[in-house]
Amino acid sequence: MATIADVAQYTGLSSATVSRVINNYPHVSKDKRKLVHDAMKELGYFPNTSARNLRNRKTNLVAVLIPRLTNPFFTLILDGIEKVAEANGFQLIICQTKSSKKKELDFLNLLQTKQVDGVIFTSIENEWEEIEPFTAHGPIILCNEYHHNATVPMVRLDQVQGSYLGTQHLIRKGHTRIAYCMGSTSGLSTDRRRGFFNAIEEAGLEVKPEWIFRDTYTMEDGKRVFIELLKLSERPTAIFTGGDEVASAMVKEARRNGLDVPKDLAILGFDDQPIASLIEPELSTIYQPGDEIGARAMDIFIDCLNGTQERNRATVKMLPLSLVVRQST
Amino acid sequence: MATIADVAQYTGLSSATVSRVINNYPHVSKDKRKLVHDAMKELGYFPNTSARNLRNRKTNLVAVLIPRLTNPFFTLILDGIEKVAEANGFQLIICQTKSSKKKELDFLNLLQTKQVDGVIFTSIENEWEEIEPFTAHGPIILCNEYHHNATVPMVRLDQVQGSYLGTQHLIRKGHTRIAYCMGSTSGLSTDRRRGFFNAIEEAGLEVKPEWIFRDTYTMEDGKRVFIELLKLSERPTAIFTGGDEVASAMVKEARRNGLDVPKDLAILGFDDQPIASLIEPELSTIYQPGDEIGARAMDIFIDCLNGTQERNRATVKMLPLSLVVRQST
DNA sequence: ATGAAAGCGCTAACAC
DNA sequence: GTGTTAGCGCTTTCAT
Repeated sequence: MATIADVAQYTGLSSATVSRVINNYPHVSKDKRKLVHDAMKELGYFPNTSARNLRNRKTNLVAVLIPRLTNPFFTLILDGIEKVAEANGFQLIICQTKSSKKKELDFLNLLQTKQVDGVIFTSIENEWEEIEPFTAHGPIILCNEYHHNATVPMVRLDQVQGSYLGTQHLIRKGHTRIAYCMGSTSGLSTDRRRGFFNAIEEAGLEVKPEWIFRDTYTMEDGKRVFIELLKLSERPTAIFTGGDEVASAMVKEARRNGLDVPKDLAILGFDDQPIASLIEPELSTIYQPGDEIGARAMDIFIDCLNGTQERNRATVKMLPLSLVVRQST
Repeated sequence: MATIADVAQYTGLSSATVSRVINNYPHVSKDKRKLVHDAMKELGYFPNTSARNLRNRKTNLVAVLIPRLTNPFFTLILDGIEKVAEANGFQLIICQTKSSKKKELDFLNLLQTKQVDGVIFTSIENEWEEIEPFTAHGPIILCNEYHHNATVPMVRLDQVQGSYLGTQHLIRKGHTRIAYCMGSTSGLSTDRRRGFFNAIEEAGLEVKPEWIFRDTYTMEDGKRVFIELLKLSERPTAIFTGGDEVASAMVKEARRNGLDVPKDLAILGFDDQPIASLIEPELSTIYQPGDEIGARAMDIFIDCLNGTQERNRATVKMLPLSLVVRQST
């Protein structure tokens, strides 16, 4: 491997001048610049990234925490992040947490060891108190999921509004027994729950404890919940699923069991993934602009790095959610 | 930021000893080891990755080239790669090529500048001649897509067999006018094409040029192809789509146009993505074990790095494909 | 078992 | 406009 010293020697110049050429600094004469470029090509020289990173105290690497790569909503966010990263010379390191608290914390090690310049969370498993200490080592941005007591920039969607809208829609359709699927204990989950109950209470309805399902993320979960639902003596006529994957599997399972969707059971998704408009009946759902929040999160990350934005202060950029009515409700 | 020198000074030991403790070397007395550990905790010390990378000439980073993050089949491969990477202390850098030749080549820069230890391709845009020179800088593994003249390890699926199986199935269902969707010019595409025509010729059938569609990757493409198909005077009764996304969109569009699938048009997918068993009618398709080839590719990558396997010789690990018959054919 | 010191490849402050 | 040189933080001979 040719080094900067080799190029310097080859050209009879100093390594400083070579470095200046590499980094496009001014104050280098045209001819020497060309001389260096030719030598680099001749010697097959490429700057060593590790050496530069060490010297510059910067890696241009961002760790992105994501629960599962196979969840289309999260890859959509990732895609949004990537777009902005790409345009600004950053590379992304994939960190699949598999919804594990421990893995999530382990990945923060990348920040402490300066392997990355910062971290973007798209989901959160640990309480904020666990994560907060790591903010000392670099910017941490929360994108999509959040904690209300977090002390860093957040880009998120108005979950209260989104779930309120969806639930209100079910109520207007005449449903009085509505089931609810909930996820974790993050701010996102509690807000969604609040929106749901806001609509429920506003309508003077009641939700039985057995109509509330937990840990619902995958298609498997959707199937499972439907089966449990079937067993209920006083069966809900509508369900708020919290995700298109769960909803799709549930629609499938309902039809397999001879139920008519939405007549016998109205099913509301969340996300508006491509699948929502592909299945039959098409899924009514809440549209979440995943790529948009991803892109905005990366924007803010960059601002934090170059000091345009404070990185240890809670700021919230909130985007609206919207209801998409199709056929499953 | 505390450095190794700080820890050395704090403990009254040399930086060499501290380094030995960090790297779990033998020949360090129990008490000094503890002394160092305590000091590291006390000072909030973390080893600097850039410095280590520079010194060790290794990054434990792998660049994974993928056309689009939002394509579920490719994220499945990514998931397989990640599983093995994780278990072996490697991190992945996402490289979305967006099917651009230029971007693909640009990402190989990561290899030249030693930002990553090697590269795994899951798709290929450029001819092998363009890529070959980069093999000098580190291991390159082809996973999924391939070139027949490539000179590196490949993990791939038996595309000839897969498309043969699928086409044969359509023929056995009585179809004589079968349309075909093709992708790029890679070995994968040519092999798939060969399998298709093997079955076609074996049955003594003919395929009109206008039944062959190009650049079919997305749901948009599926819709587009269906519309073109409709215009055909002598319309095919079955279509080999080459992808579940294309197939799903086509099924949707066909039904929207009042066609019965499979009676009026049989549609065969490829991949067996989750969506295949969610839509109606359920998609007949070719199952591709994406996570499996991803994992095997990463295995081989690791073997190449530690010299267990030659990295500049064409070797092929080929896994079989299988037909999944559901309702769309 | 421990330490001294060289050096991985690069950048930037300083000198001229 | 160009060169000298001192590190960035770590690992690894080579001593002892």
